Amino acid sequence: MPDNQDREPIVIPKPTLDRLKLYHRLLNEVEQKHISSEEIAQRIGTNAEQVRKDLTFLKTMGKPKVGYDVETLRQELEELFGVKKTTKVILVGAGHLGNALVNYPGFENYGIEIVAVFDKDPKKIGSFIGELSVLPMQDIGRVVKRFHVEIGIICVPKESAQEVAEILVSKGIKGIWNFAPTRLIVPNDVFVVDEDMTQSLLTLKHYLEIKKKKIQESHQNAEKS
Amino acid sequence: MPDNQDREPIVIPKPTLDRLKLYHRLLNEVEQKHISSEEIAQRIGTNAEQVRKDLTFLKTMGKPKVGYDVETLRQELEELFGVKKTTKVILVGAGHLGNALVNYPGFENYGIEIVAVFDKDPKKIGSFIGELSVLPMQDIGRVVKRFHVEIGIICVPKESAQEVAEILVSKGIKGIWNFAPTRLIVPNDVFVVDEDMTQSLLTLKHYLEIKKKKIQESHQNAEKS
DNA sequence: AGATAATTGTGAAATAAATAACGATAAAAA
DNA sequence: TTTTTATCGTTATTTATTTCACAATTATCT
Ligand SMILES: NC(=O)c1ccc[n+]([C@@H]2O[C@H](COP(=O)([O-])OP(=O)(O)OC[C@H]3O[C@@H](n4cnc5c(N)ncnc54)[C@H](O)[C@@H]3O)[C@@H](O)[C@H]2O)c1
Ligand SMILES: NC(=O)c1ccc[n+]([C@@H]2O[C@H](COP(=O)([O-])OP(=O)(O)OC[C@H]3O[C@@H](n4cnc5c(N)ncnc54)[C@H](O)[C@@H]3O)[C@@H](O)[C@H]2O)c1
Repeated sequence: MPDNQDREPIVIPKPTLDRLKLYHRLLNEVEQKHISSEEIAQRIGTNAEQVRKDLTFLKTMGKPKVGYDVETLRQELEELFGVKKTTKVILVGAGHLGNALVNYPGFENYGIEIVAVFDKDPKKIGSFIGELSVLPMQDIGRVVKRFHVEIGIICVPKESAQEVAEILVSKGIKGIWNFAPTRLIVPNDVFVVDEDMTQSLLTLKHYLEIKKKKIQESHQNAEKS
Repeated sequence: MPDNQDREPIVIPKPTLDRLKLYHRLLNEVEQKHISSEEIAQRIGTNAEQVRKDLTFLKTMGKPKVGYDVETLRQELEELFGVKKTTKVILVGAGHLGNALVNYPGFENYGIEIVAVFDKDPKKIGSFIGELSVLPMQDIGRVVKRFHVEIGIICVPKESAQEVAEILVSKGIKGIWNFAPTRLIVPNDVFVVDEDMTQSLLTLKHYLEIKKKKIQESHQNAEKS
């Protein structure tokens, strides 16, 4: 059995990956043929060195005096994120948020197709959200098999989220997009991305707190002098 | 003019702040009187050293052999994030997502009160979302003044987001919670928190890509041997 | 009361990430 | 052509964050 460990895993650092996503978004909006690290930096709010460093994780190279070819870079990022491959997804929880998500056309551009919506509430089952009729929970297994579903979106109250996660895992789902404000416990090979909006709310509140403190302080300083 | 620069800013590092938010969420769910760094770590998915290090940015101290007093710690975090102070908020964009947000009762626990909803679509103006009737854009100034609104939520399509941000800023808003997938350009003293769901979608897609690569690789390795 | 065990707080070491520095290169100007 | 200029890729340096290690402290056990 020969060299098995020299296969470098070329893992992209998390902060870099987050910025690469922003570059990707930017390149989709840009008209020009070339773009410099400086311009990318300006438009996403970082510095050119950072951009160049980040792009070393990619194959695409820039040209001195010209910059990066927008289309080439865009395509490499698309591949990195696999947005061209359509991934089938189911959503559990046909409530307010589930409704918004199912009706959102923007996910298509990212290769996400919601193929079914599930809920446990008998009153919701059979009703329509967009084109999709809400299905009962016991249909999950069938749909997952039939459509080779890879991802599940959890849009149920936090109290039910773990329970739903376990159902999804038991039916073979390997990626979960979790909107419930709770940490899901899942097997190692299942990947969870949390979208906890209340967490970013705390960022906003914290900022207001700091600001208030600063104002107080400057008042006190004014008094002292 | 005396020492003005020795006032240490005691800035909490961003990664720490992000974890503190998770600790806060956890402490709200916990029943027991005390909790150890080890238990916090387990339940949010990090290690005990990290937890203890993070908590050095707070005043609350633990007791050897006992852990941290849940209530004390919870309250200090509440204060750090100002969740006890109610902040008045307006929302612009009475669409699918706006609807979900206005109907979400969970924000109350974080001291956020949505006091008005605005839209530019004449067909939506006057209709109700929950208790709130949708108001025309020209009323923003009045409402902001009257209720001392500090934060604006942007729930309009990305094409309109910058325009709306500028209106909000011009009316005195100092914090923006932006759901549109675009970077807003605002004055320095205005704080923007982006909630770009399509970005976390990319995390999920990227994970699937990596996974697929790994599977391919292991197949190739199997062939070779 | 003294020994033992659990758990903290923190400084030191290791790792990761960001920034700076700069030689190399391609295009544009002279 | 040669020179100048903009911009890149990469290595070195600095800064930030995490992990490690361990003395100090408090509760529990004998
Ligand atoms: N609405 C928002 O703006 C918002 C904001 C932040 C976070 N969230 C989170 O998103 C999640 C959904 O929020 P929402 O406002 O859509 O809630 P909702 O109450 O409107 O909808 C929840 C839906 O889940 C279904 N459900 C409950 N338990 C279930 C189970 N065990 N199996 C299957 N279906 C089940 C309910 O029947 C209901 O249709 C919640 O966890 C919430 O905390 C929502
Ligand atoms: N719905 C989702 O699940 C979802 C998911 C990810 C991101 N988003 C983002 O959130 C934002 C809102 O999405 P949505 O699905 O609610 O869209 P939507 O089309 O349902 O609603 C948008 C609302 O904004 C109003 N509007 C448009 N331009 C305006 C302006 N200049 N001033 C005031 N109001 C204006 C429209 O009249 C409409 O009521 C978008 O930027 C979208 O990309 C939504």
